[in-house]
Amino acid sequence: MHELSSRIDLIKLVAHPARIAILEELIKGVKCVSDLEGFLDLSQSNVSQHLSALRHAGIIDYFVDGRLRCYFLKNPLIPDLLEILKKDYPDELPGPECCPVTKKGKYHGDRKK
Amino acid sequence: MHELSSRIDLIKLVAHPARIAILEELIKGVKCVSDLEGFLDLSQSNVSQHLSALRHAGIIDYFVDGRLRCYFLKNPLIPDLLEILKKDYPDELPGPECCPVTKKGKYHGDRKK
DNA sequence: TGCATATATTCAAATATTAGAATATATGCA
DNA sequence: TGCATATATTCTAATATTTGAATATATGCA
Repeated sequence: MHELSSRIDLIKLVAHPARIAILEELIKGVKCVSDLEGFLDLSQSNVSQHLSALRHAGIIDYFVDGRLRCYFLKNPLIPDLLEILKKDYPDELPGPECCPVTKKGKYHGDRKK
Repeated sequence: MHELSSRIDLIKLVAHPARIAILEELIKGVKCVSDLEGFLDLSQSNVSQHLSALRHAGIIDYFVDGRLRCYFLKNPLIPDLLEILKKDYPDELPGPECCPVTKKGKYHGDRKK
């Protein structure tokens, strides 16, 4: 599954604190690079590298305004991903009926071999 | 933000084709290791390593049934993540008003410095 | 034109991830 | 008890990621 593996790559690329922070800013609206440098606590070069990686993956894009590069969010999957990072979840899913607590029980899956 | 960074780590760990494939199976129900070996096309040792990583991250757990280890999904964030991997999205988000096409325009963000 | 600002790229070192091979452990059954 | 099955762990080599430092490029303005 072609599409799936490219989404996995996308998520892998994004799963980095600095990149998430960048995207959290961009989801609020357009930001230029030096603004992002301020929000994050990263070197100019490093911010630029992260932006470059995100851009090559088609996650963000920019327009030019004079000397500024104004970045904005492009990939529609990102807001959903950021949502998941913030959303409230219960501690754990309900276990299978057999016996999640004792960890002893009968396997009832579809055995293949 | 303590919680956020641990979720980023979680997503990073999961962003791997074999691990996604494992989780796609487990979301359907309990599976033992040799079943997973069959579904995926991976060596026993490698499947076990992925399971171990997922388990240490609290994403899955298992119960024992004789010689079988029966794994199941534990972390409630995972179904949402798998959903995002399959969901249909438009090509791109609507660009900022100024001029996504020409990539020329006025920056209207909140300049910080 | 030349300089300052804004941003990108290249390079290299440090570190992390991944996979296979070999080996270890645990369980049920003869 | 001993063997076969099911699974885990350890070690290692290959590869990928991340970062800082240095340098390059592009634009507006004096």
